[in-house]
Amino acid sequence: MPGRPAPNLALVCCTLVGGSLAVLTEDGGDRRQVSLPEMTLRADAALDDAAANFARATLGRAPAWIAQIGAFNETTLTIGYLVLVTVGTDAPAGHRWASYPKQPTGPQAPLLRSALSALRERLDREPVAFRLLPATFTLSELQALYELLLERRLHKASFRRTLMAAHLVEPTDAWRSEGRGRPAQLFRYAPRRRKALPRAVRFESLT
Amino acid sequence: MPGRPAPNLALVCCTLVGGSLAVLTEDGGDRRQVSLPEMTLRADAALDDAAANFARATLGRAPAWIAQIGAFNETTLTIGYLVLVTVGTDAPAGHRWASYPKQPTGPQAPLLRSALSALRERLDREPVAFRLLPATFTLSELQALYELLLERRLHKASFRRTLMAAHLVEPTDAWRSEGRGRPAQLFRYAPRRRKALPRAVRFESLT
DNA sequence: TCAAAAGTGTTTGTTATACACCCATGA
DNA sequence: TCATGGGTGTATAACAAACACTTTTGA
Repeated sequence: MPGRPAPNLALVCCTLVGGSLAVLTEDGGDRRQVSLPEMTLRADAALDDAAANFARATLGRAPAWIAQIGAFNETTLTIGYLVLVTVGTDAPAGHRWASYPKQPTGPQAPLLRSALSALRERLDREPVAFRLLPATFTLSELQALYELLLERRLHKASFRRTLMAAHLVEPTDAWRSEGRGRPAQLFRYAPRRRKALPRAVRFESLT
Repeated sequence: MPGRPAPNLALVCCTLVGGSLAVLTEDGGDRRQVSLPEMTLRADAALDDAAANFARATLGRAPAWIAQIGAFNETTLTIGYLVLVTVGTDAPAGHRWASYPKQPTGPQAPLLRSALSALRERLDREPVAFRLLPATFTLSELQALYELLLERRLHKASFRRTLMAAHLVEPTDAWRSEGRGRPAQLFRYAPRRRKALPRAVRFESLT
């Protein structure tokens, strides 16, 4: 007699392609719909280890970041993980980078919605932006990424001042010339411990 | 031959007892360790529905709030839910309110840690404080709850001004006299839709 | 030498904090 | 009438936004 269906593990692997958010999709099937990499969870497996191993096996290299986003109802119980991949990484064989769907459809739609909101909510708590970017990057690239994830324009001078005050990045001695215009200095992610000063209470986002 | 062990569903039910955070614990066993209500998840069950039903059955009434906090490794795969219970609700038969452990021990320790951090992280995104309080409350009670959850003192005048500017509460015509001192006006949670004004980018919490 | 993008100093407006004070009640 | 906790107005400080500007490159 058939046993209980085993829980699944699904990966929402995100990166940037051409200035837009992309998600790793398995080849084959309906090209208009995202098909996330999934695996069956072994009964005795440690969740986070299994997810990290599956992500490494799928991508062919260790991901830049991985975090659980929750449990979902699919045809079987599915634990979803958000995986961040450094920009410029090629899609592994049998996969491709699909543009992240604005309004996902299909059984994996809740997973895709949760992953994107988790990405946005963690933006000011975890260094997700710095995991998506390569080791060195320009401040304009960083700002463009924040604007993409926050879905709103940011003011250049304010963005830089706030960033510098947070002591999160340090300049390298390299510059990059990007076509016309003045070359941009490259920075690296180098957070400095500092006393976590108390934030004001925010009621704004409350409904 | 034995089948795969079924996934579990665990509830972290929180309320306030005597000005401190408390968690619902099953009677029996080690009184120095929290024992969360757990149930076996049916193969075809919808997660959120199953959790809501289990919470209602356990508490004897519908909870004020419920939200998934993630999947965990226990002896079996366990999906954890954070459940908020209005202050003053008695513990159901076979259970008691235990003071929320500062440093949880035992197999459910990761669940307890995640539930508390979820509660704190959602404080400025979801109306968790208003779910813990009864329908009407004084602003001092609300501020004390925020201070408890944020673990720091807040300035009275600032707290009220920010709260009023957010149009989250409205005064009732009832007042409560609490021993000596001027009676406090009672308020109710009555959020008014307003244009979500863009928050500044925050790098502070980033490591 | 012009367009384009990087980078910076100054001003302005908003908002949280701090302080001081008044109000209403029980003892 | 005094101590206690509720409630509020005003000043100060911190900071994000906006504006204006300089710098440096490719075409």
